[in-house]
Amino acid sequence: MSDDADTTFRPPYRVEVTDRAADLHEAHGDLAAGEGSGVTATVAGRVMLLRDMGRLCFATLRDSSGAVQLMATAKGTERYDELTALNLGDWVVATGEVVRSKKGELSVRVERWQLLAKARRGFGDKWHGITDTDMRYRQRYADLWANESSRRVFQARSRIMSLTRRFLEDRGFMEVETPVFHPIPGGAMARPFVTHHNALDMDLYLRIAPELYLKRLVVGGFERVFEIARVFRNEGLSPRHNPEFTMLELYQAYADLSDMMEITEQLVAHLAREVVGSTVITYGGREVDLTPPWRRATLLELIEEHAGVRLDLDMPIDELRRVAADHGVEVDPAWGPGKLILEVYEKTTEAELWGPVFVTDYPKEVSPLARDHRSKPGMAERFEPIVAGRELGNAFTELTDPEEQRRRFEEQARAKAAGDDEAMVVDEDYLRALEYGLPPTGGLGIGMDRLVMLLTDTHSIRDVVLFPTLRPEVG
RNA sequence: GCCCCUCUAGCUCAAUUGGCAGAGCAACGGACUCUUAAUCCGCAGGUUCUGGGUUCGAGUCCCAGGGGGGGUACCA
Repeated sequence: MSDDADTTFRPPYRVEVTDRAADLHEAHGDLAAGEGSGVTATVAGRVMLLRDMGRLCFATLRDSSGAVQLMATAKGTERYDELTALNLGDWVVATGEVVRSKKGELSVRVERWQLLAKARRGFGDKWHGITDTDMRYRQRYADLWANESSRRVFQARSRIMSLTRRFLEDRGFMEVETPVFHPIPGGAMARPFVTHHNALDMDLYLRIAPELYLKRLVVGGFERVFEIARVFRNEGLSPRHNPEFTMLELYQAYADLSDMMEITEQLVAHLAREVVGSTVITYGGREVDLTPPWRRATLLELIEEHAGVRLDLDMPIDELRRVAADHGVEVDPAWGPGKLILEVYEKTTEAELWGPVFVTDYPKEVSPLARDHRSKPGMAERFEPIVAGRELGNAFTELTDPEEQRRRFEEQARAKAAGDDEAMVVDEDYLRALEYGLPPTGGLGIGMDRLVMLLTDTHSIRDVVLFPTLRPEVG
C-alpha cells in the first residue's frame, strides 16, 4: 500500500448508531457536573463547533434530534490528533461514556470514533449561519444545517401533514391518490401547465386541483375521502405563490357547508395546539385566536363593514361597475354582478380580515362547482376561511345535479371562448359520473403551504417549500 | 409583465465627498486538560455579479444585462 492509499478517506458502508442527542439529554438529565453515568453511547452527526484545548477537546455534534457535546482527551481517545483536526461540518460517529463535564455540559467522552463524511465546502458563518436568501433557497441543504430556524419550520411542516392525516383518519376519512395528469384541467380557475404524452400523442395538463376526481370517488361509494395533493398552476411567483403547492381536499357524503366549517376550525385549532402549543398564536407580531367557533359572516356584510357600501346582486350592473371602479377595480365589461362584488371584496375587505372568519354566501356566478344557496337566489353555498388577511381555503356544499352542472360548465365555456383563459371547460366524464348520482356532499380545500406559514410565523411560501421554484442559476 | 431595493473573501459584514479593497468567523500553521460563538499567536484568502461608459482615478457615478428580495397585476 502506498502512502496515498493510507490517507485516502474511505467512509464505512454502514454505521451502528444507537443513540440520539435528544434522548441522551432526556435520559441523563439528572447527572451531576463532573460525574460519569457508566453508560456507553454511540452518537453520529455533524461537527458544528470544535474547541481544542491541547490535550482536551470539545466538539458540538448535531444530529436530527438536537446536539450533544463530544469530549475527547489525548489519553482516552483514539486518533486524538485526527479528531482535533476535524473541520466544522464533518460527519462523525463516536462512542464513549455519557458524562457531564465539570462545567455542566452533557457529553459523550469519546473512546472510539470514525469519520463518516468530510465537509469539503466552506461552512457558513458559525454564529450568523447563512442569511443570503438566494443561497438559502437554492442550497437548501446548506440552509438546513446552518440555520436552526429553517430546520424547525420544515419539522413543523412534516408534523402538520402527519397530524392532518391522523385527524382525518380518526374521523373516518380515507386517503386516496388521484391523477396528476389530467386530460381536461378542472376543479379550479387557473392556467395549467401542459405536457405531452408521446405514446398516446396527446397533451396532458398537470392538475390545478384534484376536486373532480375526488367527487367521482364519492359517486363510487367512498363516502369520506381526502387527498393531500401537489397541484400546479402556471402563474406568477410571489411570496404567497409557488407554481407547485400542496392542497388538502376532502369530501364528505351527506354533509354540507356547516360540517366543513366545523372540520376546518377543529383541524386548524388541533394543529395549532399540537405544533404551537396553543390555539392563540402570533403571526407577524400580532395575535390570532384560532379557538373555535370562528366567526361566520357573509361576503356582503363584510364588504359593508370594511368598504362602507351596501351591495347586492340585484343592483343595476352600471351601479356595481361604478362602485367597483371607485374602489380601484379595473372593471372588465364581461363581468356579471357576482364577479364585480367579489372583486370589490378582494380589493377592500379580504386583507383586512384578521380574525379567523368564515366568509359565506359567494355569488354563484363565481362558484361553478358549488350548489345553489338554499334560501338566497343567485348565491352559492360556499365559504372561505380567512385568517390573518389570507384565504386559507375554500369550501362548498357540492353541486350534485348533472343538469345544473352542465349549465354551469357551459357558462364557463362561454367565458373561455370570450377570452378568459382561466375559465373551466366542460368535463363530460365528470357529468356522466354525476348522472350516476352524487349524494349531498360537503367539500373543503385548504392551502397547506399557507397553513404552515400561519403556524410557523413565516411570511414567504419559499420559507415553507423545501425547494421553491427559482430562475435557473447562471454563471 | 411593470415599479422599487439589493449583489464586496467560503460565510457574516465594513470601506467619509470618487482617492492604496478591510474586519470577524471559517480554512491553513502553531500554543493550551473543562470549553460553550473557547482563547491566544501566525499565515493566506478578491474578475467588488457581468459587460460597457464618464473620470487622472470607479466597490462608489451613468447605461445595458443577470441573480435575489419587496411591491403591483393574475391567482391559492
